[in-house]
Amino acid sequence: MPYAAGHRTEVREKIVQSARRLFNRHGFDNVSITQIMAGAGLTHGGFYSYFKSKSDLYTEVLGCFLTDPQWKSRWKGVEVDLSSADVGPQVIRAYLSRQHFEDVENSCPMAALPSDVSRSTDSARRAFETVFKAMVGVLERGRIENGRSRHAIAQATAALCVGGMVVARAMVDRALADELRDACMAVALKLGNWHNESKSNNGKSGRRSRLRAASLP
Amino acid sequence: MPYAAGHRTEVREKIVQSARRLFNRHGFDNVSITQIMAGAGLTHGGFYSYFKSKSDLYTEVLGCFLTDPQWKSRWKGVEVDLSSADVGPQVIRAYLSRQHFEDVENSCPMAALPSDVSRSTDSARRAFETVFKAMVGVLERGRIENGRSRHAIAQATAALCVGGMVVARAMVDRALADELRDACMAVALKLGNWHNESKSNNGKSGRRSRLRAASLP
DNA sequence: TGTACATCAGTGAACGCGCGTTCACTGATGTAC
DNA sequence: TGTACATCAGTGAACGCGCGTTCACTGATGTAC
Repeated sequence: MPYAAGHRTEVREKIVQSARRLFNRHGFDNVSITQIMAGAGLTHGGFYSYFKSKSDLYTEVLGCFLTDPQWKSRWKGVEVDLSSADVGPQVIRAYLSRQHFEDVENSCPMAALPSDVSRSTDSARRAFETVFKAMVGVLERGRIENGRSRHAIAQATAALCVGGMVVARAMVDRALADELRDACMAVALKLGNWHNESKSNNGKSGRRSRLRAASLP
Repeated sequence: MPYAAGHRTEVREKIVQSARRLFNRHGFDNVSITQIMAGAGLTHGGFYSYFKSKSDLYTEVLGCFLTDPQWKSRWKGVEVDLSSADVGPQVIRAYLSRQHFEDVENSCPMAALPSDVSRSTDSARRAFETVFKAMVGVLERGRIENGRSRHAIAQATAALCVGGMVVARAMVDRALADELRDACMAVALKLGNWHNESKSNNGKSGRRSRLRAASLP
């Protein structure tokens, strides 16, 4: 057996990570297999001994956002403790943070690739759906007070986070994008009915708190 | 002067409309100039006498969602009266309606092409931004009660509508997509603090009202 | 009304290019002796 | 420790294809007489 036992797995993972970064940045169609393999330090020829097709790799990349054990420090300076009681607000702040906004390479695929996925294969869309369900699940934790609307509110909160980031990333005006992230963050935090909002202050905290004292229906 | 005066303008408009439908359905990169021209009943060669480049056409397509005088019946069975006092709830219901969900061809570009635009040229992103601002403007109308947070709430509501539709379209599970639209609609309507919610009942109205009686923070 | 004509809207062959995918091969590797 | 070897990870030429763009041309059009 030439080559060590874990060699194949390691190289495969390198390819997936290279693809993840490139897809997030340029979308599915604008990334070539040559680029993906170059990002992993290889040439294009070997690709098909690791994956059945480019589209297969795409599905795997969408899923790996969840399996990666990077939640604690996914975006530099923004930490999320999944076991904490206030995961909800932590996730909202992390998701709509300036760090996530800027770090497109390591972005959540829902924020970076939504319209690509909606035109893609069923398996890619299934992977997207799984990521969304996971996010809703996290936003529901430790919150029972709202009864049957709890789930609906968690879903809407997730959609608000994703939508806010997607729209912000599509804008030219950076200040407007910041304003939008702040507005979404404030509303999302209010929606969840969480109380200790002042705990962690990542990103630009000044503007964000504009809504705190204002009346929300 | 061979060919009637308005000929050129008419043909140009046909190309733009063909492109709009095709871009909405397949994205920017998956649509060829040959396809666009075929959709307008022409062959590819004539394209460059109408537009400087494919990318130029893209920018124009993004903008035409606003200039089209189709607001009243943009999606079949869903009407929006821009001069009405309750434009806000009307727009929310129309945007998150099943009709808009299904009619990808005539979709709002923000719902159909957000990740494509975020990787595109500045002028395309500027056009996207204009559409977003217009939507926020409509959602702000006739609402002064919330003071300085009024604008922020309108922005978040728009992001919620866009995000809900984008995420719903990326899912495989149709029932889950419906559930998400309903959840977003209910929350968006509550956010705006509008009262006469029962006015128009487009789409599946049964589920939507689940949140009505529930407590929202 | 009929014909000759200038205009220019629309055509389609051609360009260079990069794509996804295949495959015969090369050469780096760990093992056996 | 040193060498011969079988394995198979990785290479790169080649394939057919469709792309965006250009351009010399064709032929439909409204006008002038």
